[in-house]
Formats: sequence, structure tokens, C-alpha cells
Amino acid sequence: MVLSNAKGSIPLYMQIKDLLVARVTEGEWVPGDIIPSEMQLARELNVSQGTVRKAITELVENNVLVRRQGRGTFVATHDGDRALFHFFHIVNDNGTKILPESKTLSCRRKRASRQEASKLNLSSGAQVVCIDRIRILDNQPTLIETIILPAELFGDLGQRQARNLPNTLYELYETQFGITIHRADEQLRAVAATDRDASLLGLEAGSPLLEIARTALTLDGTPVELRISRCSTSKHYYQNAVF
Amino acid sequence: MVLSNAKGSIPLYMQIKDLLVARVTEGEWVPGDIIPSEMQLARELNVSQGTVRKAITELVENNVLVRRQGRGTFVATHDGDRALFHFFHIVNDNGTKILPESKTLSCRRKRASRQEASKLNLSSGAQVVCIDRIRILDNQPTLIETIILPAELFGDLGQRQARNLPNTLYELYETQFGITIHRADEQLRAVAATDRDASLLGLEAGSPLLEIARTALTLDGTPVELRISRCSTSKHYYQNAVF
DNA sequence: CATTTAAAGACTTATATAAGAGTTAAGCTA
DNA sequence: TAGCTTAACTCTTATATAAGTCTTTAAATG
Repeated sequence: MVLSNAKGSIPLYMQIKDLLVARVTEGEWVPGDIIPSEMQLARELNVSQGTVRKAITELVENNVLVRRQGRGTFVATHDGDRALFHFFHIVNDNGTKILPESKTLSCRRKRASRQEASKLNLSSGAQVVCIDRIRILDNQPTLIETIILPAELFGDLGQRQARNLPNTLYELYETQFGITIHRADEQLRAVAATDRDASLLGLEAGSPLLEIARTALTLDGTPVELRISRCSTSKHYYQNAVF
Repeated sequence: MVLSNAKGSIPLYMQIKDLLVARVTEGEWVPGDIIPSEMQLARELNVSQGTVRKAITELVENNVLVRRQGRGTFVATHDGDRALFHFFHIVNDNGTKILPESKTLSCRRKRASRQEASKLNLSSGAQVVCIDRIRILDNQPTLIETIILPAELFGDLGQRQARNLPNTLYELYETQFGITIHRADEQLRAVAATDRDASLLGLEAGSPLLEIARTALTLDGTPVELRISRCSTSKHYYQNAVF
């Protein structure tokens, strides 16, 4: 890529931002990597350090990069707390975040339904990995999750033993498949518990459940996971803060 | 306020940020006002323009200020689309935002319940204004709202005729009462429709509804509105994007 | 002469560069 | 281990140019 500072062109710092994003999405830098220092990048790109800084600052705000004073700037990883809580909005009644445990029910391959294929930008009938699991909060089964992944990207996940699946899948996606979830769009509805829901969660059939239909995207906007969670909200709720 | 640049003190730009916020919260500048230019503020505060700029930049990101190139920097207003959509997450099935109409059922004063008083930081038994209304989306009654406001801040709202209430209350709060909603915390649950819910929304009693319990806060963190929305999600859903 | 149009200037934010002092973390050396 | 050195980000100041908005002035037009 060539930078341009001609009149009327896109600002330099934005071009640099795009360039840095490209290096991440193309795998030149992977999560956890340290990137060159601001001075190194400035020299390489023939701009001033301040311009590089502005580009990096915006990427830090977007959770793409992480700065550590005295050490350097790193590609953000989604391990630890971030993996667990950044995309997890269920808290218990007194508002405290809780560590969910997971019990995988099944993990198998199948053909994508039309809707699934459409939402994941797959050709109709493409193979997907389908994971069913229950999440336990405060020792109570609270959430039923169905996860759909393109088999193309998550090849051997379909053959894996269900028990081998870790609690924090997004960490697994990142470390095992090089796929970093960067954004999620969620659609929330209230639905009635099916018989299966009811028996898994220990409720009456027809009880109201909170259904969260999530599409998770990578940094370049590719949808790579569908996740439908049906959640009992008698002891927990979905927390959202709007600024 | 005195700025300090001593070793170990809070960075200047943050102190300036606080100072600017204070001028807004104390009403020295009100929404829509233009604030002094970066150069003027820099001279007044004895710092460089770049430092003022950094403070302003963060406040723009927080939706406190708005920049208009060639004109100046203004205190953000919540009129127009922002008032309507920034805090409104219900969209219809194909994902398009819709303009909700409102039908006010009642608007009266009463004593705050314990929970209400606690959430609004009021002394127990303080007067509150209580608004009941229905919101119509796509010509279908979809949402039942109950709104609780401290009477102390919204004095004459309780005496107002119900029909005089506009659709976008947050605009009214700002223009009539000088209260700008800056942030909202929402707690979402699935609940069963009561008989009243059911008859108002034209559903069966016991149907699952999405309940959104919102606490709305001003810039300085004071809670000034409680709002409980019970929403039929058969034709609509709650949309949330996480980055 | 009155009105419209165009140019100029002033002011503001936006972008870019440069430089120095401060803070933090890691590794090396004694 | 204690202290030093180095390298990185952080904060602040300074300066210059670009670009957008508005007002004033001047010119052109009818």
C-alpha cells in the first residue's frame, strides 16, 4: 500500500490505520504480537511519530491494539477476562458478574440451514459445526446455547470430543483457529420455553425465556459464528449500558 | 478550579476535561451553546491548544460536546434523531429502526416506593411523577412503559395534561427542565404478560414479554429517570451491538 | 441606483510535524 | 540482589498548513 498526502486525499493517519488493520487481518501480526514501535513505524512509513500515534490511538479505542507503557504496543488478545466477559452480558440479581461453567451436550457437523448459510455468507448446504451446551450460573443451569460455525474455518472442531471443549470458546477460536472475534450483533427477544428448554433448565414449559441471537464477526466484518442463547431470567438478567 | 502540573498529579488534559464537564453540569454552558475556541480556552487556562484539544476530543467521544469544523465546538443536544434512537433499541423484524408513536395513559404524582426511592437516590416517600404510556410500532401496540421521575426535578410535569406529553421525552427533559440524559443502564428479562399487559397489547396473558428496566443518568451520574418497558417481541426485537 | 454575485478575510477545527520531559518495564551489570 | 541503562509509551508544548464556515467588501449586473 502506498500512502498519499495529496490535497483532498484521505488523512494520513486513517491510511495508516487501514494499513495496520490489514497487517492484523492478513495475519502478519497475530494477537499477542508486539508491533514495531511508533518511531519505527514512522520511519518506515515516512510520517511523523505523532501521525502514527493518532492511528494507533484509534485502534486502541477499537480494541484492536493494546498499549503498555514502557513495553510496546501489542495486538489485542481475547484471553482472560475479556474473552469471558466482554461479550457476556448476563449478571445475577445483585448485578455481579459471574463465571459461567459450561456443559457441552453435543458437538457435530451438519449442513447449514438456509438461514444459517445466509447469515454466515456460506453457500447453501455448506458444512457447519454445531455445538449444543448448557451454561451453569450460580450452580443453576440457566442458559442453553446453540452455536453454529463454518466447518471450513473450524475444521477439526466437529470431530472433537464434546468434553474437550473449553469454557471460553472465543479464546479457543483465537488460539487454535486464528480467528479473533471482534464484534457481535445481538438480537434479543422473549420466547416461551419449549419442552426441551424446560427440562434442561428445570422450568415449566412455556415459561418466558430471554433469547439472544448473536452474530459474531471478525475485524474485517466476516461473520464467523452464530449463537443462540435461551436464558432463564428468574435469577439473572441481561445487562446493557448505553452512553 | 486550579490546574496543577506537578509531578505525579493527574494529567492536565484530564483536569481540563473535568473542568469543562463541570461548566456543563453547573449550567454555565447549556446544550446547544457554543463553547470558547480551543485557542481561547488555552489562553484562559494557560495550557497549549493541543492539550485543550485532547480534553475536548475525549468529551466529543463521550457525546458531551460536538465539533463543527469551521464553526466551533458546542455542547451536545439530544434533539432530533439522537433523542429518539440513541437510547431506543427496538427494531422491527427486518432490522430497520422505526419511529415509535406514543399514547399516554396517565401522568400523575405519587409517593415513591422504597425501591424507586432507592434507585433514584431519594428519601423514602418522596414525591415522584409517574407516567404510563403505550408505544405503537408499525401500527401495532408493542410496548408498555412506566416512567418514574423525581417530582423535585420535574415539578409541573405531574400536573400536565397527559395528552400534552411529546413522543420524545428526553428532548422535553432537556428543553423544559434543563436535564440532559447522558447515560442509561438497562436490565433485560423475559417475563410473562399480566392480564393488563395482555389486554393492552392484544396478547394472551402469560405470553412472554421482554422487560427492559432502565435507569437513566445525567452527566454527573445522578439517576433521574426509571423506566420499565414491557415489550412484545413477536414482530420486533431488541438490538445490541458489542465492539 | 438597487440587487446579486464574487472575492477576500477572519475565525475555527483538522491534520501533520517536531521536540523535550516524564513514567514504566525489562534486562544487564556489578 | 541492587542499581543502571535502555527502550518504549505518555504528556505537554509549539508551529505550520489545510479545510470548512461566516461576514464583509467589492464588483458586476439589471
